[in-house]
Amino acid sequence: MSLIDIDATPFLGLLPPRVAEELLGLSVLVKYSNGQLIHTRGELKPGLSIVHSGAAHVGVNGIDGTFVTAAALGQGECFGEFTLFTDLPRTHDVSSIGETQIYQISKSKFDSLYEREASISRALLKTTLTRTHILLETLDALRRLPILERTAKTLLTMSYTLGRADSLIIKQIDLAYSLGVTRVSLAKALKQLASIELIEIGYGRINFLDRDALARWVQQHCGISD
Amino acid sequence: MSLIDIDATPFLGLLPPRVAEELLGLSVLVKYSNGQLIHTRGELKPGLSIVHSGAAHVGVNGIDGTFVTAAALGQGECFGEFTLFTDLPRTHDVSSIGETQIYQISKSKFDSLYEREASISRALLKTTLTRTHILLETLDALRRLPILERTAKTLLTMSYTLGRADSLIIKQIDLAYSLGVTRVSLAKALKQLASIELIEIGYGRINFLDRDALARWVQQHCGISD
DNA sequence: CTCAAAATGTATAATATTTAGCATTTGATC
DNA sequence: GATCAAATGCTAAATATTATACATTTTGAG
Repeated sequence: MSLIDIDATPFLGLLPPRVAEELLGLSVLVKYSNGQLIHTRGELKPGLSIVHSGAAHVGVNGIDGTFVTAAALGQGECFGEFTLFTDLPRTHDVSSIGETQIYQISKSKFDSLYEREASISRALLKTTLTRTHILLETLDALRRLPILERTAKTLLTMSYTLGRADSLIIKQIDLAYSLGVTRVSLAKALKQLASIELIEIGYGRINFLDRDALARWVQQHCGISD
Repeated sequence: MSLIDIDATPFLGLLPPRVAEELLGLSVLVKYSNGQLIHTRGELKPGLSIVHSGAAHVGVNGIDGTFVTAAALGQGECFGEFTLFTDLPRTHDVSSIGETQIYQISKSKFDSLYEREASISRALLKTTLTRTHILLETLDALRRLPILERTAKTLLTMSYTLGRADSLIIKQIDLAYSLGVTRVSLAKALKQLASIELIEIGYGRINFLDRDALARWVQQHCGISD
């Protein structure tokens, strides 16, 4: 954790301002109210999406009403890039959390710019590779860490991809599914994190009280060796 | 699983033949005997590596002798791409499995070709995004599936990234760490998979008896809803 | 071929986690 | 501000998993 420190700059911030502007010029800004479906698993139409405001939850809706969150994305983060390069349907459901605005860019418009501007592929690769790295860390946490540590680390990771937001809007049951534990076990872990004042448990939300302290706690308790 | 079917073509196979040739022309072919360290976590020198023959295990060596495998890579698969775009040290240890030859390409040589040939960024993005997808599936398996199913799915995934190899060279204890369970639990799962003749348990290896049957079994038992 | 080291096989007690149930709190709506 | 659905809080029995221990098998070195 101390050895390799991840840059949390979202995709949009990695582009040179001129290119970012040009890319957004090709987009349509779409508004969503709280909890609306932005994309559905299986959908075929390819395109890139970028969060303008609000937040998006990426995950998979189970038939039984469960929702397993894979990531919570804040301002400047992108999603849908998988559809641009693979000719495959969407792998995840994406929903808006709160009032949310998303830039939607069709594959054809994206492609025209991609050919001209090498900075786009570099930014996208950096974003994707960073996410791969985060996923590997998450995977590692899931394998190695007890529930308490796993919970803390997941909360920290989500807080990063959400940008500067100071609370995570999520139900305990959904968070529990995302962590691969039951609600009972998660509640126990959350209570413990709340008791040392790293977080505050709300109704349908988790408030981050002190992100730096949380980061330190995670580093101390979840490190590998370095 | 049936909805979204992943293309297992390795990185090298995604490049137009001319570009692949040119890229390998910039590389140095390095030989490794069984179990040699190819890269170490924390190493700073950036560069791309491509498996020419043999196989490479990517993971993290614990101080206590444990090794958590993140992936097993066969012919044509690449690794180290993270170092090309992030200016960060390597996040994983990579070891050779059996007699292995690796094409090593320095960052500077890679960059010169990257600028000229857009097909490289496309291939790399496709590879990386596919891996992200595989990681998300693995993550999902780890959260949702019981040990037996998780074991089968992981074995199948590894068999894909290994190419046409018909056995996975790995100790049960390492595989157990990779699955986040104890050796005892893994042994139980392996025994069950062996009893229905999907695999064969060897000494320091798992043999794939019928990859298609394994794929069908995984699809039947590990699917989401589609 | 023999032997030692390494890896797998297996049993049992201890522990962590889940399941299932009901109680309590919260927030939105009328 | 009363009411109801949704979400969280909590408990105890049932279950899965781990830790620990030791036996057995396999491989490779001499």
